[in-house]
Amino acid sequence: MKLSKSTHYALHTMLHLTLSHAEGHTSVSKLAGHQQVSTTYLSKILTKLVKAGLIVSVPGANGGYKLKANWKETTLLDVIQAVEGLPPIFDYCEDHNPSCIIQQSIQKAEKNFLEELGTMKIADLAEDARNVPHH
Amino acid sequence: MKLSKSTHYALHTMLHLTLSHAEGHTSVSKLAGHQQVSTTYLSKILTKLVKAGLIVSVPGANGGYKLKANWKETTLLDVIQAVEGLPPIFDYCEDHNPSCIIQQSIQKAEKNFLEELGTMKIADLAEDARNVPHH
DNA sequence: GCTATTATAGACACACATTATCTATAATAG
DNA sequence: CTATTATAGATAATGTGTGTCTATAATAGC
Ligand code: SF4
Ligand code: SF4
Repeated sequence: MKLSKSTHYALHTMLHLTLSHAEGHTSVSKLAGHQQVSTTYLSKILTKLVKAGLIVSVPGANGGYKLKANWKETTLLDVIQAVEGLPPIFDYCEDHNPSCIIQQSIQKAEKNFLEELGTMKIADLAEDARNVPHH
Repeated sequence: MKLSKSTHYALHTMLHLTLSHAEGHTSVSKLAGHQQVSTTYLSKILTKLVKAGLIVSVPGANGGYKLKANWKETTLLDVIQAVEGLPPIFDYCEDHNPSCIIQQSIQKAEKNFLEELGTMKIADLAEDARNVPHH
């Protein structure tokens, strides 16, 4: 039950894009330079964020990535689900009792977990990060 | 970010052991009979529950598994952590900033998630399951 | 138009954890 | 002593995540 390494790359990138939002587009090579990840691999991850509508991409010279219009609304949940997809934590009971109490209980806890992540906005986190020594 | 199939086997088994607790020990072959899993593989999973102190095993004829003494206190969290271990959902920042706001936020949400699972007792779930058609 | 730059997509390989089987051993009841 | 049952080790199969390489498409600047 762990978040993938790709999600870490995505979150780190979102933080950088938010902190440098005023400077326009940023190329994947610059974004990858801040992390130990190849440009092509990070690009695949960022394409997921594009398709989820969290960031915008522009190909060609001086192109790159930038945040979407109302970027201040993007939450941790948005980024995590864009990368990880939407499968529930516990889903091994398809052909079994759908009213199973175990299933219901775990999904209830998961729902609260996701809702809490949905209240945490990247913009707020970035604002906090601006005030502490960072790498 | 999914719970393993093994955890499902473990939870299902705990439900059965709780519902048939008055009948003494139950062999792994009977427990496996209720699910699509081999006896040797389920045995490995149940050994984790034994080492975590959630159930008790007795080898030899008429042996098997039964719940521990104060079995009414066992929660979903106990079972999940016994099988899955204790690694945090998000732990890719060992050699980075330990005060990272992303890390802190996700771990805070995870903490609440685990605490909620820690309030859900298997005994209560079994009591509910007793009153509905089950397989 | 031409060229350099940059994102995107597909094929492919690699590493790793999960799942599962088989076999051997230890312990217990009768 | 024998049948039964849990435990442990070795090993294989499977699937997913991670990563690389190459080719293609789109854009800016000249
Ligand atoms: S009882 Fe619940 S957890 Fe067990 S197999 Fe049925 S649906 Fe799944
Ligand atoms: S900023 Fe936070 S999430 Fe990103 S690498 Fe550092 S510790 Fe990890």
